[in-house]
Amino acid sequence: MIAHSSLLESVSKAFNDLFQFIPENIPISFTKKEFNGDYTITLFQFSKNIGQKPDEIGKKLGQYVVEKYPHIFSSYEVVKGFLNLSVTDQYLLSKYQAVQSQWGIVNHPSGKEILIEYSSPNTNKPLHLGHIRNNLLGWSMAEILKTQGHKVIKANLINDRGIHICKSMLAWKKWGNGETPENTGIKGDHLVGKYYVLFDKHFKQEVEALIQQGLSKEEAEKQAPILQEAQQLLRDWEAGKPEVIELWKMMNSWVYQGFEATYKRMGVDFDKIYYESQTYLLGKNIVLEGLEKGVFYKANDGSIRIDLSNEGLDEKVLLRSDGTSVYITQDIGTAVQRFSEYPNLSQLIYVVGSEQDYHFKVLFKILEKLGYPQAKECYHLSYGMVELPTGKMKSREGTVVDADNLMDEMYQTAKQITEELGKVHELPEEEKKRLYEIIGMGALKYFILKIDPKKKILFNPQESIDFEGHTGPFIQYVYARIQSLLRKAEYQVTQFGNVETLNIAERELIKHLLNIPDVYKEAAQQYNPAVIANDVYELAKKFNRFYQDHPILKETNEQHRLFRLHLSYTTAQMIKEMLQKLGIDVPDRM
RNA sequence: GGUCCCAUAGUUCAACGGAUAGAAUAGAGGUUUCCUAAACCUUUGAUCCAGGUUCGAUUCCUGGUGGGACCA
Repeated sequence: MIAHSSLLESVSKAFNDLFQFIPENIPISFTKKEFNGDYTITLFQFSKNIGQKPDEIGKKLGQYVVEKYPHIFSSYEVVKGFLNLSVTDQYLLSKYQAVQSQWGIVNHPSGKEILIEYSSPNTNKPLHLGHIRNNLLGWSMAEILKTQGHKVIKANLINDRGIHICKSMLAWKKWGNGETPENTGIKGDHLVGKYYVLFDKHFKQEVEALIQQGLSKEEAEKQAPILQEAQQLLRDWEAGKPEVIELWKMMNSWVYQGFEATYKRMGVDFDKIYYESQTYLLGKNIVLEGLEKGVFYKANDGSIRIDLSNEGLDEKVLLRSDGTSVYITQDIGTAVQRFSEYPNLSQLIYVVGSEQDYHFKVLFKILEKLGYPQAKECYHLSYGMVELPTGKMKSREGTVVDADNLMDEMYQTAKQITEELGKVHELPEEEKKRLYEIIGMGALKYFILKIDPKKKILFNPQESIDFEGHTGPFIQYVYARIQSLLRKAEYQVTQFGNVETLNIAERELIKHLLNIPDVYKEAAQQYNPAVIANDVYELAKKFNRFYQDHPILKETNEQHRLFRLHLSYTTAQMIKEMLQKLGIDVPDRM
């Protein structure tokens, strides 16, 4: 879809004048390269309304707009139900100049306020590749929504309490020998994760021993003493036992230090951090209120439930018979809390894996039944799992791709490739490090974000992430190359060459640039950063073709030289801006 | 038992119901006395199966097959 208003307006007017008919939306797209033209309108759907054959409609429309708007349209061609319109160089040039100030970003507020929750880690182990996907998607989506003028609140709900952290705590108490991040030099989240793994090792041994004694696997897993100890620790935590709370606070603080470093390196941030230890009791009252209102009911066993079988869902327990919460209880609670915390909030977005699809369907339905109008706007940004060739990643089995390690590897690969190419020898050491980081992270982030969120990602650690072709570094390279041009030309942005005509490569570039506002819009509407990732790649490719065939610095016509520099500059700016929406930085040289 | 998601070149990804299904990578071949060759150009190669809806289906519907997830 192309939103050049003057194009659509004139075509729409032509429809009205010729057929006394104004289409609700005109299906317009770029003309395929096999045909003559710039923009194509598909005519079939109008045939019925107008009562003429598509080709006749096309001919009349084409003739009309070319005659009436000669400054916009230079010619037309009708091919089997498609109207291909060619626009004038003058039109493209004037549009190109007109949008200089704001390429695609909506500057006026939309009035919409959105809270997007992502990351939401457990505090018992370090982040892995799956978390990277979550964080990048969440952060990127927030930036994309901002382009549409929405106010966005980035939120992180840290899962800081529960049996998982108690397991790490217990193992540390038993076998920790007072280890700390300081005295071991181990990053805090990794240290806590180490004890989580240790717990599991002992747990498995105990289970094995119990099975030898004749217990079933299920029974053995329930009765393993170490697990019962961990459960006792959780009860002590809930009772507020001071030494348990103290240990809990200490180990969580280690994890937070570790997370902070990882977040920083990934380039993600948050406006608001929630802790589950402060929210896990929320929701009970709301469920009880819902019971009074008759939205929920009490089952024979005393549990409180909702029956969603009319909605194609099942019965769902909201409060157990002993009055304790389940997962969804606190999700109801936190959602309601946010509605009152942000009275203007129109939408909640949850970035959570697709295994929770059902959970969120139920949650949103419950919120709706409780009468919260925001419920209809709630969205679960569901994404597929990151899998290894061997299958699912399992932290307890050590088959996870650790986030910190992976980022280190990306850095090393970037360093190696850059050194082999040997273009930046004379850069100071600090600059080189920064460059490797930009390239390595660019490759990683692009690799993840170019894929449709709902699809699962297969990550093969044996085949490293590419740096050539459809990759982040490819796009970064185009940016760096343009910066080199601009440096050599000592180019000032205020310089704009006056040209009358454009060649094909220039036209392609300008057409692409003019379409970027729609790309942002589409990415926002579809909740899909991959839309931007794929489009910025196309833009980079188009620049490369232009660059390959047409001299820029060496162009002898001064006005044309300046124009090409300006076009290069604009392309670089747009690459930078679009990559920024994906959290990818650009280097001035590489 | 029920629900949801996915299936496209050897591989990794694209394609508002639109024209001859695009890229990348891998394979074959070519481009550098010339603005950065992480580039550019040429070339081989794909819609899981069977029906249906219609001017037109990778896309929508029905039923299979295969993979994944969830609910009870």
